Amino acid sequence: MRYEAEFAKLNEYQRAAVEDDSNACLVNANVGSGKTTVLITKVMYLHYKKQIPYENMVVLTFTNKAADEIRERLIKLEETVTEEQLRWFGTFHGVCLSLLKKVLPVESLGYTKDFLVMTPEEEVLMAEQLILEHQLKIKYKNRLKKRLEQAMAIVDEEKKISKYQDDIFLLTDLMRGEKKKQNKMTYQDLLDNAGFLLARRKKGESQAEDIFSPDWIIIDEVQDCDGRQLELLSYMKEENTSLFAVGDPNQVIYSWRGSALNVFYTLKSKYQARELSLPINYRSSGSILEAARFFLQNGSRLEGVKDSGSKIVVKNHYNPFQEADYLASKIKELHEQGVPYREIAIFYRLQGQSGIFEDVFTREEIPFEVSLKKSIQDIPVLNWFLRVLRYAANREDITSGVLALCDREYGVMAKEKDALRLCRAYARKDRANVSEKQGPENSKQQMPKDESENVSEKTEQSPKSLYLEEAEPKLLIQMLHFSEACEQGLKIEQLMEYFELKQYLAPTSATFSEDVDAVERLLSLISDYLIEEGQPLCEGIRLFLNHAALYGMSIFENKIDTKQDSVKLMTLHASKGLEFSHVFITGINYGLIPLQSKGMDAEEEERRLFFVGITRAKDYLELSYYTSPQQYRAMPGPSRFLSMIPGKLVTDESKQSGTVMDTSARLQEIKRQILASRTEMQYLFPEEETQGGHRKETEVSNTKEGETLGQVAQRVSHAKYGIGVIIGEDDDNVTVKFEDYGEKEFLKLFSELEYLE
DNA sequence: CTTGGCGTGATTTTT
DNA sequence: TCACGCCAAG
Repeated sequence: MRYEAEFAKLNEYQRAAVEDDSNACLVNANVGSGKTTVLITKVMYLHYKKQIPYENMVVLTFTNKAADEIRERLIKLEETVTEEQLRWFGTFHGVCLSLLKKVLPVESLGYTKDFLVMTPEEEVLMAEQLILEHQLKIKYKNRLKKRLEQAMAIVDEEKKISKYQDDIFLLTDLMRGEKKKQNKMTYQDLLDNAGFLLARRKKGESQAEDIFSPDWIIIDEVQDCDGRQLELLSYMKEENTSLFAVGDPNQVIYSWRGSALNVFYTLKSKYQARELSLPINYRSSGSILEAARFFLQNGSRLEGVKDSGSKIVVKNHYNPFQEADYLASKIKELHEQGVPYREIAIFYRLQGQSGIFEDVFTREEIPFEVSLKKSIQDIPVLNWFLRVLRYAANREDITSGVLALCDREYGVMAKEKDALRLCRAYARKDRANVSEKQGPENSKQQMPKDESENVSEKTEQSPKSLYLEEAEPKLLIQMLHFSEACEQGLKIEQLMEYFELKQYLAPTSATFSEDVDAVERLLSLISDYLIEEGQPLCEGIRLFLNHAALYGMSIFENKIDTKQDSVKLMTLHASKGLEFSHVFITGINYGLIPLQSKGMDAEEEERRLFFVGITRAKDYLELSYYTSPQQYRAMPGPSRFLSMIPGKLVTDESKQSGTVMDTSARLQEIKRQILASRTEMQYLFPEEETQGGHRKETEVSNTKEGETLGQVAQRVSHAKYGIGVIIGEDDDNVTVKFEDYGEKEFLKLFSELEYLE
């Protein structure tokens, strides 16, 4: 039997977790301890041994990647398992979406079953339109996203007082109404609304009981749960629902995004959960694990099974460019020794640090992939075309309608205000038609009173004139008539012609063929989706849009593919959950790793982040710091994190990598290369453009043999004050005595001091 | 409609 | 520190 075979592969700790039958169980799963395997075997245990149907299990993850992995592995183990049986397996958001679509009475909140999921960008755009329409006074519009997020979180009427004395809370109220009117939910709304309706059901205020009553709730990466998710959990879990949650408190690196601080403690006390742990790490070599132990927080156990392996290598590089150059040859060397590119990864603290590696690797012809957040939004045609589709599929979606019409490049109307009025008029007309059919009683009476309707009614001069279709843009008519056209049998293949897209894509523009190609690829993606789901066009597009909002569209978004044989470049954050045989962590300077942080909490998180980074390595780990970190707000020399690793685990190659003369000669060579390619110059030595390129030269010749950091008074250079010497230093400040200017105190965080060796 | 004096935040990012 | 937005003064 499948389950027995899987179970036999486990160690004693994993077995204990799988066969634990307590009502609530928390598994403290250390890095690389086979967390996902335990989770999947647990599901199989419940299914085969406890005869619990998959349909009665809710399995919650944070990322689609994790959810896919779980589903795929289950289906692979037993082919008869269907996606339908696994309907409650998914991300928190995905499961909430399914609940709202299939089980919960969204109508009671003022939504219909075909509601759509809004992307965060759409949310901001909707807010901007409301500001325009209602002439709201909102300060710091450039930070609107953040401000909205904060203001939306406040529900207490008394606390709704704007810090900047503007209309932000008027806006949040309008947003709430507008989202219902447009039949759209944000990511947050998915959780909130599902939670609200589950809570109401739990209190017995509503029916529809039997369809959703899970026997088990299983949570992956539980340490990343935020308050809302814990709340949702409490509404899902009934007396006889069991809870099994797996996570690692040492890998909390997203608390700045709101994950609840001590989820383990909270859950343990709330549900009297039994606590188990998985201490055995199968991934990393002995010395890597030994180093990692110094970054554990709460005395958790971490045991390895591999040999101690090679020592951790610490390197010092003069600057990022020199490092990129070194890494290129190091990677070539490894590759010649038979290490596949895909087993090599370079981690850094900030996104901006990847550029230099990209350039050098491109020139050295080393295949690589960078993990960057690229979305469909970065392709302007598709951004526009998706708005067209959104409005066509949902005429209430005025936000998308207006943006489709007023797009700078592909739109047909100039004034957002006019388009807004036009779309509103049609939405109102639609609603009037609906209530005529259903009788006025039935129309959305329960909706919270929103003033938007009244306001626009007043400003409306002659609404009747707006119904004259001939006077209106063709694109608008095409979008408005889309659902009728679908009913009359419009096919996806005809969409290009239906919308006369080639006309809007401006045949004269330079990007024309590229644009047409992108749209065609999107349409074929939708077409595949429609076939797979067996859905008709209009309904299918709605499903596709929701799917795309939650899953993204991988073919347009350059996500890292671990199967591709290429070197992976990513931030430490992005490295979570991955593993490589060779890992290089770069820029371990004070101010960068750990990043200059405010409080103790942030500092702890930086430590966990570094822990996550080093524990990605299976066999070989190399850590490096810069002498001249230049562009990043960082100090020269190694950070505290490096000295936390005991010397016996480390081969310190920082002093061995050539003599000072070698370095100097090397820099001359590098400099020649730089002068040969202007692009590099721009970000590596931006100041050289104005200063004639002599400064670097002086700096290099200033390097004296045998002089190490800290022993001799540190000389520094400042763009404004010239050359000086550090005369005082504490945790936050540096005092510098300049030759010409005198004494000046700087904040370490911000001073753009150039440290001379 | 420009100018300067303040205040504020700066990084990591899934859904 | 530096960039940027806000706002009041000109």
